[in-house]
Amino acid sequence: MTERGPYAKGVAKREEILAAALEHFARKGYDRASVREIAREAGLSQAGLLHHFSTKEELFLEVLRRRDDRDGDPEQHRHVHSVDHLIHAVEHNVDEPGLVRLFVSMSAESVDESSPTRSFFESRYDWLRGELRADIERRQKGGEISPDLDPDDVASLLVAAADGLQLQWLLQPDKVDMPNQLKVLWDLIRKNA
Amino acid sequence: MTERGPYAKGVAKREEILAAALEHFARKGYDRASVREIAREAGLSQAGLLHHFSTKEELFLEVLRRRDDRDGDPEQHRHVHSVDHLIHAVEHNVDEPGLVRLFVSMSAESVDESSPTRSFFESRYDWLRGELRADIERRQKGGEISPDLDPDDVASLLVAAADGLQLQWLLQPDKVDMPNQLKVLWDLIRKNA
DNA sequence: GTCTATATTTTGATAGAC
DNA sequence: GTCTATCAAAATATAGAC
Repeated sequence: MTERGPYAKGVAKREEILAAALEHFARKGYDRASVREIAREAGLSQAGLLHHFSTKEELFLEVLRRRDDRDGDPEQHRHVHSVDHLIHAVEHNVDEPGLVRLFVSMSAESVDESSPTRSFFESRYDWLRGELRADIERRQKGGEISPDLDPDDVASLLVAAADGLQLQWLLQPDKVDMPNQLKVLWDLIRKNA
Repeated sequence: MTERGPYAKGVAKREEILAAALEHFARKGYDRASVREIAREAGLSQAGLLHHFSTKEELFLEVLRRRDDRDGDPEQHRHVHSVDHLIHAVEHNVDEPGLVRLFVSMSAESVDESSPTRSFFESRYDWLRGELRADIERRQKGGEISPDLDPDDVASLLVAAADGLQLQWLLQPDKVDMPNQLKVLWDLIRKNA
């Protein structure tokens, strides 16, 4: 139940570092964020931080994994997803602009082929689209959604809308209502003959 | 008709620099792209480049303006836009992954409040949503689209979908058909009772 | 585990010759 | 208009003491 004595301190510090890193990466993006600054905010030196995470990239990837875990199972991040979960996540995101910024910045940077996060996002989108497609197919069998719609198209569209709304919302929070507009899309999908 | 003699060379070099800069900013993002590299690819020294564009930011903003001009009027970029234009632009983007990457990277970086491009993208989204909303309203009066839909919501959704699809397409070109999926959304909007 | 000190690299920008 | 040379300021990462 309790962590073994000698490691308790190290684990706590790790968490402190990750919290500071999340905030910094979210606010500045990967490049502009500096390990020094993160260390300072976590209350230790740069070298001290690099004892826990030996490179900036390693730290960054750990932060990314944590962000993902927020929405679900911390173990495998393979919990069942659905449109309801997506909408719920977007509603939750309104209260976490830092996380949204992290996600938007990092997904954009991942399009570079040499990006350390490219494969992370590729598999994330595979997983997300797959889960949504399964949910759509389920609802098509139940008669909630027209069988004329391609489940893959719908899944991509839902993910795209969520992503795109995040971007507009970050730039102009007053002009975009993310959850509401995603629901408008969802209504269009369900009401379609 | 022809440029004045003494300036012809300078203008040509400027274009060469801008072309190299576009590619670099698109591939690496603003931070990772270095003026040195861009200069080298344009066939001159860093100092030589900075004679034409005295700061990195100035160079960058000029590249951004050019990208925008591709889709329309090079003068004011205030040509009338519409859903048809949006779909057409997306179809065109399939052949220009470099431009798409530039746009995705830069719009994401612009969410940082200190970003030199923040205001650029804010006004760009204002303009784009405004044009689309006007188009939607026009079509609602013509009976093509249900009057029950909020034109602002629809405009935001269309822009969001286009942006989000770009991201997925850059990561996995084989798994996403941008123009087709945008048309699916457009059909949903029009067919909705 | 954490520190100080430092090596190394890279960056944006400037000065001044040609 | 373009160059070489250089500055000053970051950054990541490492070495070694404690």
